[in-house]
Amino acid sequence: MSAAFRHCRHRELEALLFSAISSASSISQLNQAHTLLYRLGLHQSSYLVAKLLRRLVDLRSLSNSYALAVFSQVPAPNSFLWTALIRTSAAAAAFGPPCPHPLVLYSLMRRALPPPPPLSFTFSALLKFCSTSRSIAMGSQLHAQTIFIGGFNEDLFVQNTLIDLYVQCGQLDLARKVFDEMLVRDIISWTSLIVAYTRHGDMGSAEELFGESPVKDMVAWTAMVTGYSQNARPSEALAAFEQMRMAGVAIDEVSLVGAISACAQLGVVKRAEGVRQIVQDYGFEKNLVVGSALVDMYAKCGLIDEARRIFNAMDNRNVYTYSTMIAGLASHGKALDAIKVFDEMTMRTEVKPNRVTLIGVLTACSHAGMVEAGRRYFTSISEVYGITPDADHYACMVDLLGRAGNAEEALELARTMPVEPNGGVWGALLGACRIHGKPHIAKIAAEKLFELEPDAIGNYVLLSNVYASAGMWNEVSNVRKLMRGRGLRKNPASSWMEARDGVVHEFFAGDGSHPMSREIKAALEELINRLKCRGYTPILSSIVYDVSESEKRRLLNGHSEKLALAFGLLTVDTGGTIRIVKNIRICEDCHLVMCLASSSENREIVVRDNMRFHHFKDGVCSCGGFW
DNA sequence: CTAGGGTTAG
Repeated sequence: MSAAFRHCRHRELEALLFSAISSASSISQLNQAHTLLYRLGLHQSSYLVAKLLRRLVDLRSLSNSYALAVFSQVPAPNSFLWTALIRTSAAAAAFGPPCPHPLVLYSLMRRALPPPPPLSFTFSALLKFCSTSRSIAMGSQLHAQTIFIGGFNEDLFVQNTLIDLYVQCGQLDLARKVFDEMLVRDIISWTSLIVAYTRHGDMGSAEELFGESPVKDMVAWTAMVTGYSQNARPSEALAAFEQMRMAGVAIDEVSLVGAISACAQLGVVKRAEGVRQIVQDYGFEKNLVVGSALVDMYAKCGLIDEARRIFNAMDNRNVYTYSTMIAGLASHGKALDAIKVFDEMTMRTEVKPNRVTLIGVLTACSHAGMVEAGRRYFTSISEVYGITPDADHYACMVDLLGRAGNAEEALELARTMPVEPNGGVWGALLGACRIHGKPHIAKIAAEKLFELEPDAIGNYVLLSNVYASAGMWNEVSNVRKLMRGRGLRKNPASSWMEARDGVVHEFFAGDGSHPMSREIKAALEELINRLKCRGYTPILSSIVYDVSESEKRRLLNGHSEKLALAFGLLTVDTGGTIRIVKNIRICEDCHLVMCLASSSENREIVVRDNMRFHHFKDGVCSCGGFW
């Protein structure tokens, strides 16, 4: 009787401690639970100690010595506990060489325990270790072993982990082979492979698999939304998100993040507001990742003040949140605000800046022409924050110096920097030459770029623009020949904006296919005439073809952002801001027209080009000439 | 136990 009672009490205690361990949210709480375990004499229970170890992994507080100490107090660890120990060791591999090695533990386990066949999740843990440590050799050996273990070819855990192993090691064809040979597949098998394809940029294969997959759950749908978004196909991401909702699939924070990021890429406000509404309906705006994504979305939609409000309202902010806010402010030319946020982060919070944060700070300085501040922050990267500046940081410095008119020093930096310059460095230099017209330096930068990025069309265009601005038409035609010889064609420049009903209208240069094309052209012509009365002279050097002046004028007035502007003047409510997004950099003439139009038409105009934002108001642009 | 997340550059 009393034994039965004690047994019952024991089971209750065990359950109690189990939940105490599960709910421990910090390593110190876990320690308390462990002390309790010890006092109650339950520290010898494989069941509880295994749970303790698993929780250790969940909390990412991976101390192998602690794990071993806990483990060694159990006199007769069962296979579950052994597996938990192996998992702890395998998880530690994400942060450094695990000690003891999971495979060593595995062989110890095989020696310590009587020889029933290994558990599938023990084997999965080993495979997972190979996957996180990208050990393809070890992994394929284990794979070979699984073939000889009865039942493993039908075991979903083992097979799915094998797919993951090959995916992580970049062996997509091997992952596919495992998938194709599986006797039973579940949604995880399908989704693993779909995600692998999206991460390799192969949306075609992802779509195909997704179509064939018999079950599509929230995670699978999310994988597609995120896949489109990350492969720069934001419209399709939003379409998939819409379909997902139509299919009645539940939505969570993760699915929304893909849609939010798609809105950020499109940069259109009404679409963004729609997704924001969904976020609020579900009550997800306090989520750290959702909040950070929203900050980015509003910044990229031109509503930097709204981005700031969301940022301010967040309870938790991490390095992503801060980096996003800083980069957003930088792209709007609000360098002082960006620096304030950075200072607040470094001086008042525990959040440590990373390389991306500092790129944001440097671009803030660059877009505001703050050369000396930029130099100080550059020095602080290594001296204060302990980060070794990489090529991207140097690219920011080259940009900062070059943009501010010091192309010679920028070239010197590119030549003497201690890390190998990448395309960004030479591209920044070439960009500086575009602004300040230094054909001889442009030539140096472009030659490097043609080696590093032979297919990047923009570099050829930039170089020919520099030559054209300097009237060096021979060189212009040489560059064009080079482009043709390499089979490169300019991808069309376009601008887009949302109409009142939220429909996105896209305009191409000289394009007359828009249904309102005639009205747009007429409105534009009238606008240009009004501006001419106010002293506007077209900047013909913005046209990089060697054609007659009248042809240059015609081409200038066909620029897609001017068409979008005229469309905006026709359709956006009086007093409403005209918001235009552009896929390449705005040209000097269009920039001037926007400036003048903002005052003559009494309109705020916001243009996002591929570099940054321009807020035109009362005849001036927020970029202050730095673009 | 195994699948989906946010930041950067010319």
